[in-house]
Formats: sequence, C-alpha cells, structure tokens
Amino acid sequence: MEISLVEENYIKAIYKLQSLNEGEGVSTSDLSRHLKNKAASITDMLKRLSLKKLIQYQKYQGVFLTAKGEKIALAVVRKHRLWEVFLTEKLHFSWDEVHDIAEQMEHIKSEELVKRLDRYLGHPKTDPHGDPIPDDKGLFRALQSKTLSHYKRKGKFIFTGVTEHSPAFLQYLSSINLKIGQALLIEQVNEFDGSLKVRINKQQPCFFSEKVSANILVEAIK
Amino acid sequence: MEISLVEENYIKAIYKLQSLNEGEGVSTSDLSRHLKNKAASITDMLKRLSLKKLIQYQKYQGVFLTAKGEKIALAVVRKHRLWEVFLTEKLHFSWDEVHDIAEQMEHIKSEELVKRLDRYLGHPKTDPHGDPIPDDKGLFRALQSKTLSHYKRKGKFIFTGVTEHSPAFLQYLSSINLKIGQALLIEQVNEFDGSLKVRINKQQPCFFSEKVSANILVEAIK
DNA sequence: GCCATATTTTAGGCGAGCCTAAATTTTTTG
DNA sequence: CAAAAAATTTAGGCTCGCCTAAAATATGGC
Repeated sequence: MEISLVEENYIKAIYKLQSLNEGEGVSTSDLSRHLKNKAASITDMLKRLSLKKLIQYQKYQGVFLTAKGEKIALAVVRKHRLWEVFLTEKLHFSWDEVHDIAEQMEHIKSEELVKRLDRYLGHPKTDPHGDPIPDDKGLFRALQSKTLSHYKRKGKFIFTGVTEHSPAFLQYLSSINLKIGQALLIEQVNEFDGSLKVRINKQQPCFFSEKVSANILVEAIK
Repeated sequence: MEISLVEENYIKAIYKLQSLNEGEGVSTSDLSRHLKNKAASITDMLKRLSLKKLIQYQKYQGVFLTAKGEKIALAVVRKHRLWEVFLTEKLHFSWDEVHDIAEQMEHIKSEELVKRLDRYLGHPKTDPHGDPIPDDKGLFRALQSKTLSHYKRKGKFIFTGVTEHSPAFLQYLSSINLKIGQALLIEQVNEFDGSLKVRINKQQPCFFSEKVSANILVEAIK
C-alpha cells in the first residue's frame, strides 16, 4: 500500500499529539492547529487514513493510531532524527537549522538507505536536540528527563534536551553556550515568577524565565 | 515561484532529451516515452511550464528549455549526482543501486545543503557513472569521451563512463571488474557484428557485443 | 499535391488534498 | 436541563496531475 508524503505528515502529527495527550484520542482541532489545515480538510484525510487502517477513527470521537500507523510514524521519526544527526555531525549545520531540511529528508523511501545511514553515523541514540532515535524495530527508551521548571529548586542538573525546537529558542541556548550533556547549576529560584538564576560551566550566571525553563529538559544529579 | 517535484521531473526530462536531440526541440512523444505518461498528460504539463516561462512551447513544434528552465534542470542534475557520490562514497552503495534513491534526494530544497554536501564530498567532478557534476553556477565541462563502438579499432582506452544506467548493465560491468578510470585493451575487432575482444587489467579477455560497447564511454590513449 | 498514417492537442473526467459555507453533534453553562 | 457556544462533519468547489476518446495537425509515400 502506497503512503503519500502528506499522509505520512498526518500520521506523524497524530503520533506526536497522541504522545502529549496521554491516552486521549487526538482531536480534529488539535490536528488542524498543528498542520495548519482547516478542520474540514483534517476530517477528509482522517476518513482516508481510516480506510487504510492506519488510524482508528470514529466521528466526533478523536483518533488513535493503529499498530500499523504507529509503525509508520516511528519509521518517519527515526529517519527524521537520523538525518538531523547527519546534518549536524557530518555537514556541521547548527541544531537550529536542521529541522526544515530533515522534514524533507524523512520522506525518502529506502530501508537500505536508513540502515546504512544509521551504521554510518555510529548508531546514534539521540538527535541533536536530545530526542531519542527509535531503532529499526521502532523501539527507544523514553526520556525520563523532566523540565527545569518541573524541579523548581536549587541543585545540579544535566541538560538532556529541549521541548521546543524553534530556531529562536535554540539560537538563544547556543548564545549562552548551552549544549546537550552540559551541567547546569541552579543557584537561585525566584518564587514570584518562577525564574531561575543559572550557572553554566563557570561562566557568568544567566537568568531563565519560566517560559525558558519549561522547555529545557534535565536530569537531576544525586 | 514554487516548482513542484513533478514539474522538476519534466524539466529534467526535457533537459536530458534536448541534449541528445542536438538543437531540435523535444517532442511530446519523446517525453511521453521517457516519463511513461500519456501524450495528453505531457501536453497538459507543457502548457503549465510554458506559463511559468520555464520552457518555450509552440503547439506541434516541440519544446525548448528557457534559461530559467535550464538553470533548474542543472540544479537538479547537480543534486542528483552529488547524492549519488554520497551514496557510493560514504554509504558504500554500489553504482547500480544509487539511481532510484538519488531520484528522490534530488528534490530536496536547500541551497545551503547542496553547498555543504559538495564541500563534504570534496567537490567531486563526476558521479559514480562518470557523468560530470555541474558546479554551483551550472557549469561543467562536457564529456569529450566517445563510445567504444564509435572507435571500433584496436588500441588502449580509458573507461570514463556509461551511457546506459540500468542495474543489469552496471552489474555486468562490475562482474567483469570494470570500473571508471580503468584501462581497456581492445585486442580484436569483429567486423561482422561489431563485437570486440577486450582485455581488462591482465585478466582473461572478454567479449563486448556492439550493444555493450555502444554504452561504454572511453578516451583513446595516444 | 493528396491521402494514409502518425503525432499532437482538445475535451471531459477522475482522485488527492485543499478550501468555504452550512449542517450537525458535543460541550459548556446558567 | 435547555440554550448557547464550540467542535466537527457534510456538501460542494477548486487545482494539480493524470487518464481516455475524439478532433486537429503534421508527415511521408505515391
């Protein structure tokens, strides 16, 4: 069965929103927002994906991926993240430039290509933003990291990823020399607005607003 | 102006057929054969490409690329050949496996990507089949190689490329250990059917039918 | 130069994937 | 629990890129 590029994008969006939604079906309006198509277009496509048994769809009730649909989603995510690694590691793109290009490359169809790319890159476990790369069976260990704003306390943390991939945000993190794997020392917590005083690598401290720390994933040390 | 993947494929086909046609416009039926679409569909698209000023088209008179169209064709060819180099050099695909994958990758839109890929590959001048890679201005020096069947005489030649890219043909060449850059010694010419007795690299001699030697590009030595 | 044949174009139709407007269903809320 | 509001679906229409059948044009043989 042929799956078009557009269908793959719908599947990917459903997968993403489903993982945020925790158990709930994904709504037409969520998809409409995410894909920037009108709700009526979403309904259109949901019918087609349902016919192809890629999703479970009942009118007005939201939508779930079937096993078949999830397999496709994971394959696309795997390709996307592998290409992001390629673009940063081999072509030296910065982490804020790779998303749009990988968005195109993720649709290239060749199992052999993915296999060889993965080997060539040394079987990376995460992409440049810290997101885990599913293996060829679609398996990956879920991030156990939490956001900095979740902890809201002093202490030492390791920066493991981001939950926001906009160039502006990623460039900001680069500008303060924050890279995946680096240690963060939270020196002060402002209870009023949730902002944090943070020291990175013995540099001058900087301040994270609630909005920033809500998009920074970390693991606590000790 | 947005150019779709399908439009790019038409442009590429026109470019290719134009270069064979030497001056003549490309006919609807040539394109129909090449793209495996019906003639009526070709006419359809020619009208659209003409509106976009990518081709010069007059009913019943065949078609030419405009400067704008040629620029696009060359950019696509450049990308196709660079990705073929990537696939063979970095991912160790064989030269008969890369065409279909590169056919997909050539449509990825990012000037920066092409620039970096080119640098990463060391600014290659030819692809794995010996075809020249246009530079970022679309310039390349045309192959001055001729086919083996053109020479039809004894002597020493360097194998520089192929004019046929089917996996079957390429695999045949691999099976007799013939690679780009290698020397070919023509030891005997059969006038009756145009077949050749050829020695490669001091191995057992092999025999090329007219059909094989018509698809092998060489440069004569001395 | 005319006729037969081959090529090309026009006309009309179809599916994918999008849209707007209107109808329907669900959810909220007073 | 009924009415208003919000979400969703249906109906109908559009473009792109393909098709078949029929009409128009070009070409090649006599």
